[in-house]
Amino acid sequence: MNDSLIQAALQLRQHIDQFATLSDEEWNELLPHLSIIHLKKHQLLATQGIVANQVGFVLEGVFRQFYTKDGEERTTYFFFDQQLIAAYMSCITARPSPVNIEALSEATCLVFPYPVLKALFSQYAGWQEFGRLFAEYVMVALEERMAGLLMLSPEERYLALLEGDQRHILQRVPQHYIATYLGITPVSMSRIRNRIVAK
Amino acid sequence: MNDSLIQAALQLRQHIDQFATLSDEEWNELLPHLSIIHLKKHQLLATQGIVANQVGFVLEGVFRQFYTKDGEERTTYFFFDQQLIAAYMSCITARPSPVNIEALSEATCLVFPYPVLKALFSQYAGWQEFGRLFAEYVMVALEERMAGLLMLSPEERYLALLEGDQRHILQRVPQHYIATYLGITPVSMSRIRNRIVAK
DNA sequence: CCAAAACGATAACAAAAGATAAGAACGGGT
DNA sequence: ACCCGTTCTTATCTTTTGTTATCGTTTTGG
Repeated sequence: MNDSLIQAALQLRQHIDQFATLSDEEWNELLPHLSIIHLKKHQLLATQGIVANQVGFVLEGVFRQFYTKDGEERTTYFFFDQQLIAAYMSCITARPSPVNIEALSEATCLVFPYPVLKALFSQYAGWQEFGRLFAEYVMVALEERMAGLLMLSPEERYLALLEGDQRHILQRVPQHYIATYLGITPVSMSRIRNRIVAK
Repeated sequence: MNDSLIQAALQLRQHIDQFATLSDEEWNELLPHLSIIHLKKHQLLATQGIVANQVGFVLEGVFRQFYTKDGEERTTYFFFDQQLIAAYMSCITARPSPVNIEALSEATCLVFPYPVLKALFSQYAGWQEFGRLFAEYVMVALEERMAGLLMLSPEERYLALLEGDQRHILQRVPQHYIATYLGITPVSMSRIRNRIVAK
């Protein structure tokens, strides 16, 4: 196990500790299953139609998760450094993933198989607790995302993005991806930007 | 503890068993905290702005969960018999609930305090597992709801409702509530219905 | 270093949804 | 049986978004 892997594993453990504190013994169960992968721009970490079985942790780079339908893409989420990333729904349900996860830049990830995590859930109290708290965290994020789509107009969603915690997305991601994230076309988003500066 | 409460508790246990199997000991920890409440039509089980601390299980009746903004309402979910129901996000985060939960008919619920459940999570492996699996279940439902809002046009969402697992909603809920569930106005939904029968 | 592709702004037109108001159908309660 | 409130439809008008196409500008890859 080389230096960069040890270093990366430490970052992952710190991230996981934000959800639940694991004993050294519990943590060490995951350690041997970790590996590092590099992705080129536009390479996929998870592919629509394929059952996902890999969980990643972004060490460097930007990712987007998106659906496709009739050749059109809709982005559901962006991921940045120090975030867990997976087609989690596919892992959980063991059904083919409805989403793709794509690197938007050169990227480096720590990865491990979901089946390993699932086994840890049932064997260790600390991991089980992490599993609950992580699912609850994702749940809250999804609820907020859904509420935004249901309650706000496209213009309000853009403004919310401008002023919210996620402001950094605008600096790091091309606008046409953001348009699909807001559920509108790039043309419409350009108009919205225009309306806003006019005010 | 009277007969109807015992009967209701049995139903709840069967429902919970669909997520994780609890030992009798684990189950008995919850039992003394259960009670039955009746709600009249339009009465609220959870109120916007108030921290929720109650989890319910619908014995009879129909509920909706909805946001309000500028006096307008948007329904996020409908609940029917034999479903767990709570402003779960508020329970988890201990922040004021962004949503209301309203009875759409005379209703009967089994209820218990969320803090009791939370304590069970950390004390019993079976409950902790239930906590994870339930959160994952909600997560999957939310992801599908979000994907619908992001990927489908209002007309497609209505058609998906017509043809999907949730078809029964249409029979049991007034249409103007369904319109807000689809993220459109009742007028617009009426037009969509009109377009569809014309085909 | 250059050609090709990607990106973003803008214009013109079509399609859809929101706002508002008016009216029909239905049900519950007195 | 009758009134009143709720629900749903329909019509009109306005606003917004989608669609398609064009045109600079920037970025990318060979």
